[in-house]
Amino acid sequence: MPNNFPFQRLQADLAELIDKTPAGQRLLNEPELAKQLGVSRATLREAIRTFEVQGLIRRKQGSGTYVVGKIKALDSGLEVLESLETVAKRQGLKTTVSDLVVETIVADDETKSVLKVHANTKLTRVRRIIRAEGRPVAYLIDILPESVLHPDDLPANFNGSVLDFLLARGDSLVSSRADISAIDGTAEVSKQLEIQRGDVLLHFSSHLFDENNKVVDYSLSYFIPGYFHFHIVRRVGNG
Amino acid sequence: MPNNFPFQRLQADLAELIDKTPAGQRLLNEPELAKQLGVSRATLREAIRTFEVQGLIRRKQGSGTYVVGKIKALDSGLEVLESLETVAKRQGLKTTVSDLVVETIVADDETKSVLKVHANTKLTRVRRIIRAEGRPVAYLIDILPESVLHPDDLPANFNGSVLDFLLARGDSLVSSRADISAIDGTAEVSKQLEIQRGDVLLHFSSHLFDENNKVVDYSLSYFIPGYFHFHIVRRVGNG
DNA sequence: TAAACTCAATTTGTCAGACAACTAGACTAA
DNA sequence: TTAGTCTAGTTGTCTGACAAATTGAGTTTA
Repeated sequence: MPNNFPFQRLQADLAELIDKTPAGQRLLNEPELAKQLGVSRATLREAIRTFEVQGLIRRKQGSGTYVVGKIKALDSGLEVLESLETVAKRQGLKTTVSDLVVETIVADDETKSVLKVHANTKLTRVRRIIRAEGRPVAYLIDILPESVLHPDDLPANFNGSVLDFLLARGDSLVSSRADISAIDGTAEVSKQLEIQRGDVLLHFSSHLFDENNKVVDYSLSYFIPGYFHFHIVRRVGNG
Repeated sequence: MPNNFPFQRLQADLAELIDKTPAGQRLLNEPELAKQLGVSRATLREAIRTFEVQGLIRRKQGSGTYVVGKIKALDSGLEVLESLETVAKRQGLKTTVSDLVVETIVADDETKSVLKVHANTKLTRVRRIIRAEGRPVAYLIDILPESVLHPDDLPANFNGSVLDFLLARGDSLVSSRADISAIDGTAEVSKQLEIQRGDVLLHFSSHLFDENNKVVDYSLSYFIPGYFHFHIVRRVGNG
């Protein structure tokens, strides 16, 4: 497990603690909290600070650390790259994955230029449908070079999230660029989503980059409007 | 003075240092950097961690701290708040504004709750159509309290961008939250954009905040797909 | 020669303890 | 009642130390 370092587990623990603490309430004092979470106070403070700069908590010297209104946390926006499964979980949306297909294809003109691979390079394509209350709400396609993800790499209990798998495996992913558009459902997509051909869909086309700025995943997402809510916070200048 | 604590000044110093360090380059090691910045290593690490979770830097134990590629500045996507006019200019899209309407309305239920004003408060509504090669490509609506923007405030040569006007006037705007969706064109919007009712549109619903977190502008944007290209860069959050 | 191994220097990750600065409530005195 | 003082508790910062990981040079080996 890559979570050997206290910090990552600590962040998760703290996030949970903050999440289930009512707004306005004070957290335990730092020495005590550090003891309970099994880390030193210095490490705890590093983690606390990251939540403070996110605006989730407020600290007052001499007084304590307080949880602030956490509407923000419930629907964080598109700035942070995380899997749909993670988003759904946080939004309290009960989703299931169906029609998972993992297959090997060869690069065509489009994928060739996006992934910067030679023609006939073997690629792994992962497709699946996300359902809420049994109805399809999103159709997701990931395409990766076989060198990055081989079909056999995926465990038997694979939950459908390529991003989560790569992150859990310890791949050093850095950022993702998503182009946003609205489209009419094509025949194939409409069939998968069980909608009329031509119905409106929100569409993301994403490139996932590793630390060397290489594209490791080309991803296409189609959403039936109204189930997932996407937003972004835009800042004036660079802040 | 407000900067009693080292941390605030430290964050500013670090931000500047990271900003002017070429991508991929290693920062000074922590003990040395702490010495130069006049803080302890513990405090420095708290600050560094906040930049790490933002994805601006990457740390490797035993190796060093590296500045990660800052794609942001080069091809600013939706992260940066700027007017459509500014975006179009950079994308080399020649656009014109037509059907500019500035009018006074009174708050209805929707605008009342969004702008947090009392019923019957006077509001200024600015509507206009953006055209490329003569054809409508976007329909934009801004709604603001009259106290923020009175119709008489606008100059005769107003170019249609409320955001640009507020910024030029020196208003202390901080951020904007945009909800993204795909919709069928309603009767009114379709008529303005000269499309068939039911044609697919990309839709942004935005709240513009000032420094006191007050909503100063409620904005609705409708885009015919294919003319404007919107994208966002999503960073892998640490966790 | 080229590959594999060893090892030490460097750097980040974490820890323990200490003291300063500040807060808030209890207490006291006018 | 009111103003001031005091004190226990909490966050802010610092120092020094050691563990863990990386890196590159040097050495050995096939």
